[in-house]
Amino acid sequence: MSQRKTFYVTTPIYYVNDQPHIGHVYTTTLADVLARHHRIRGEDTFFLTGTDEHATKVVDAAAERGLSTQDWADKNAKAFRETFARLGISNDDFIRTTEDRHKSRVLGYVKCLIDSGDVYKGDYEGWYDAGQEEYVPELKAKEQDFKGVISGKPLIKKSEKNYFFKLSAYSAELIDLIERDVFKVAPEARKNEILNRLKTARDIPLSRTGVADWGIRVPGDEEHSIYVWIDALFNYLTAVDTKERRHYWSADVQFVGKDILWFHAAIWPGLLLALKKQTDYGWIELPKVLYAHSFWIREGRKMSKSLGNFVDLEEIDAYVVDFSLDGLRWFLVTQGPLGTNDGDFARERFAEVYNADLANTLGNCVNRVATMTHQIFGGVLPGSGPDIEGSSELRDAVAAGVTKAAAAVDEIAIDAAAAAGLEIVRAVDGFIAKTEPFRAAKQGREAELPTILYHCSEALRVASLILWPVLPGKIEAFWEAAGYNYASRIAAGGGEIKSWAQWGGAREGQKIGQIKLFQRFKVPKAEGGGKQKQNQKGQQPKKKKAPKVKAPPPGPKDELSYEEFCALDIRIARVEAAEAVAKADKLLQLTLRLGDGETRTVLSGIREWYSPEEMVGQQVVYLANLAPRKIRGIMSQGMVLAANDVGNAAVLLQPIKELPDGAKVS
RNA sequence: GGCGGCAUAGCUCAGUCGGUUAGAGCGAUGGCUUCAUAAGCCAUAGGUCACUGGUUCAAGUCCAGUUGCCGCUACCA
Repeated sequence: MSQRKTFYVTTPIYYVNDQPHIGHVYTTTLADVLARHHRIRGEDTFFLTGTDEHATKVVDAAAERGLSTQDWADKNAKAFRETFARLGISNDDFIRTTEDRHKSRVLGYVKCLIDSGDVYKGDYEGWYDAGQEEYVPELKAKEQDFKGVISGKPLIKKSEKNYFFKLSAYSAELIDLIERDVFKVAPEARKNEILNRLKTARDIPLSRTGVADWGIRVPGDEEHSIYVWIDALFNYLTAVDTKERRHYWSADVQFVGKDILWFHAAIWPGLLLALKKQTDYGWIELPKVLYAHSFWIREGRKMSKSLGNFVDLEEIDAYVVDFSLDGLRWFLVTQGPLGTNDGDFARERFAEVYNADLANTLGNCVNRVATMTHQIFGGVLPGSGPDIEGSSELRDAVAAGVTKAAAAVDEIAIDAAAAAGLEIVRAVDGFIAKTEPFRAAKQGREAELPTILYHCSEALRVASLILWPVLPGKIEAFWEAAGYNYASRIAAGGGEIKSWAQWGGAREGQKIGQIKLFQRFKVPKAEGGGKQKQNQKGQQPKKKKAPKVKAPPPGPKDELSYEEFCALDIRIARVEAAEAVAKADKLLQLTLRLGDGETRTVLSGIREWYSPEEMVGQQVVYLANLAPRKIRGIMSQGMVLAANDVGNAAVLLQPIKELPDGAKVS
């Protein structure tokens, strides 16, 4: 048996605490469509998805519900698995990071990296400022003359006990590989982004301490757990690191959302480069393409947890009821945020696209051709007669569509591939309008009918092959009605689109079944004032970014003694002056009056939400005895207190009535 | 603040190495047609190609600046 070309595609593994929503479905659908494109080509295709389960929060979430961590993870992993199954996703495997096959291999990789020296323990030599109890980055330390900002005492070189991965040792090589597209990061804008960031790449922590009995321990050092991100990234490798599957490596295409670009475009390939150097892992190459799509917004607004406006499973199901599963897939693929811009999941738009592309164009065309075949030839396909006007042009259009679609698939432009398929259908509609088979008899052109109807059916057959990856359910129904056995041949690994898409595959004498693939969706007439257009240009709602995940912030203590509380000097203060800080987007410099003519200068990161003008004269709640700190060259004496609104906007706190400046809060 | 990207018809977007009247799909309007799912076909839409300046025989397409938006990054203790 000759070696079939392989194709390995992955989605991220999904955080098991999440409820599946449109974002998960989107990424997974993209991978599914691409996998099917390659299956119909006859390639040995492997499509992987799964769940990421070792986060500490999984332990918490389970505890909150009185479940064991494993039970909670099982339950949610099952939700993902079942959702994808129900949505017709054709993944070949579903990996969970809590599975032994994953854990055992990750141990092996990490051990190997430790042995090689690419993972080292804790000699993170940082400049520690004892006064501030924090590490100061090298550059900053130099700026400060290696002295504490406040104390003026010399910084101490101190080391943290942790495992680190030597990403910095691989950044130059990564930059080179990405620049030359050996490891291709797409779209282009993401590539630039990552190249820029790699320039300043530092070593990254690979482990954490103090985690409950959950996760994977660092081999040989039970006090440390492998950082969950590292653990998770390895899934792409563990799933195929077996004798039977190793030939799938490396991944041909990895789909991710733009939010996790850094992990997949820098850390992940960095780990692989390090592993590859080791004798046992010489076969490891980098993935070929990392594709970072953008996000769905909804009716012009960003989807977020705090807004609670995710398109969730319930709604996805409702869309499937109204528009069919393939209708959903079509919308996701053709209207989705494959590029750098976010896409809008808007119901009105959904219905428009569904009706225009699927009901009016594809469904209607298939139906009209079948009906004419029935009326004229009793439902049996005639053989083609001599060429007539327009027939060779139609064949050209079909061939062009096939070529275009194939090229699009190679570039992962699955939206363009779908469009190429639909273009063929449009060409059929145009051909029918031109040749008017329904009038031919009256005009004495009966002789043209076999050619006309054969061309229509044949063109639709070829279009169906291109459209199958996006619309597998409906296209298979079409195949069944027309007696094509492509579905079973693809399922058996015998896809052959190249030969199938050649002109002439439809056979004289085959039955053309009548079928209505996509019912037109009637927009419920709910009038009463014009409908408001969301998402007008230039009126995009201002979006606030989700907070970045940084070094884990020290959470609140479980308990605080009264004495500790009393140690806080909280006061009411009046903003006497406010101005934006130069070279900082978020900072406002406030001059606070505490009464008795005493004033303090405080910097606060609230500029996004408060202008200097509106701040002046306001009373605020002020923590006065916080250790002063130099920010942007200005000494900030304490902090102004604010609470987080939905979407993480800061909202300043104020006394419910005017108070004397400097009033004590207790 | 630094780096990068984008700004083209009502909407979503194409526009390759700069070169005749700037394109597609959707929507809208008008006409044709009836095989078909109130579907189809054709025509039309007068878009300062963000703004200003520059290079060139010639710029949406290159350069500089301006404005707006987006992303990464710094700053928010």
